[in-house]
Amino acid sequence: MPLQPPANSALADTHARILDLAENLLLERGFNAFSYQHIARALGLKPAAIHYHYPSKDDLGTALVARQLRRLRKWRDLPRVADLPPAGQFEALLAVYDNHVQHECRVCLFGALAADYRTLPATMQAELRTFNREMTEWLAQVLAVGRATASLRFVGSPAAKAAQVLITLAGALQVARVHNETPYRVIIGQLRLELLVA
Amino acid sequence: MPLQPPANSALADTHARILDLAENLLLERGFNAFSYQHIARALGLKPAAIHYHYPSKDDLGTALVARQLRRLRKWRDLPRVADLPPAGQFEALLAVYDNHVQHECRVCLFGALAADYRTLPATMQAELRTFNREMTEWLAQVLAVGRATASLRFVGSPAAKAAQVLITLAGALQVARVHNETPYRVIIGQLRLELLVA
DNA sequence: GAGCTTACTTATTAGTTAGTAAGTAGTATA
DNA sequence: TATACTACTTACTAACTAATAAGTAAGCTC
Repeated sequence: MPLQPPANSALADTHARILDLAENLLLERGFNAFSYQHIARALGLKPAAIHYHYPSKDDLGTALVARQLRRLRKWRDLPRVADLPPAGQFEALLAVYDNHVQHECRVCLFGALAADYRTLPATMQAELRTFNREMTEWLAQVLAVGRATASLRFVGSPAAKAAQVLITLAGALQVARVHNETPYRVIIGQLRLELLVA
Repeated sequence: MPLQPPANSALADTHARILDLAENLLLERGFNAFSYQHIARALGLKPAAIHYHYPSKDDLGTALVARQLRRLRKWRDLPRVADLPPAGQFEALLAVYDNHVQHECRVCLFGALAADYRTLPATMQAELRTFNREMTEWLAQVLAVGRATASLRFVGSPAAKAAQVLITLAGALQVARVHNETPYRVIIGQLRLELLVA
């Protein structure tokens, strides 16, 4: 039930443990390739216990994307990020993806869900659209300021460039999974080369 | 059994019908979200009949990627494509992705399989790596010639740019599925703007 | 200490999954 | 006309799927 888990007690802890594990499974295997049994087994619980916390897989999936959206908003508004110059904000973004690669070549949330999109519950689809939209809007703003202050360079509109850069990052993680870290590094290098003013 | 289906009789036809339908399901729902039952139902057969042609889902999946790889090689060597100038070859590539978007916002093979990669049979994984490698090598060659003849422009190595462009295209199809055709058009426009010499 | 709540477990259901074995109608071959 | 092969179907298994209902041990509240 609680899409917004309570802050008190051990309940919050179990909620978080389930969510953490489900996120791991989602990013490593895809939404249709993990079950309540996988989660239960890994946490030393029975599948019914997971249903107690998240009645249906729809609920769990939606909570997963909703948490990621909350994280994005929090991260983007962090003084450590928000107060950075545009090139620094871009580097901070790259650091997030870097973290994914180093964590067993995890893909990002968008990259994990896009292929299975049509099989997802409507609430997850909506949440994912919002996630992608907010992320793109944020980066477009960063790029616009970066170009205005001559610290970033690109042709075309900030919105178009933001959309292009973001899916390039998502795709780079997918390539890293299929091959290895090398093509990811190559693609990130290409992005830096094109975008950053020398 | 026959990864390379026979050319004679109605067997080839059924093989092709199964493969066509499985490809459709794969590109629209993902590998872990379709079953032999889906295929059988759509073809008016029983699941066991699909097993007769492709004993296991591994066989079917591998045949699927192998066919796509054969198609890529055939397409790339077509006079209509091979004899084009680099900018024309790039446009021919875009036309392939355009076709995907217009076909109910299908993603490409790589985009469909990357997220579920770790759950795929080893033979599929290997075939997919080859597919992606050959595609990247082809585009790198196109880009190299294009820059040498001043019809395409970019910084960095052709190999890096090829990897970047290809995953941008794969990602653009994923975004089209999640939102709609518009962001896809925007991203393709951005690619053209950056790459084509005005 | 009676009653309620929390966080589970046990047991079960109905449906789906990949996969197999055995049988069969139709066709080709000799 | 016997034989064999092709392309299936029927019938089945074992495992897994999400989900539910009922029960329970521990803790909290009054």
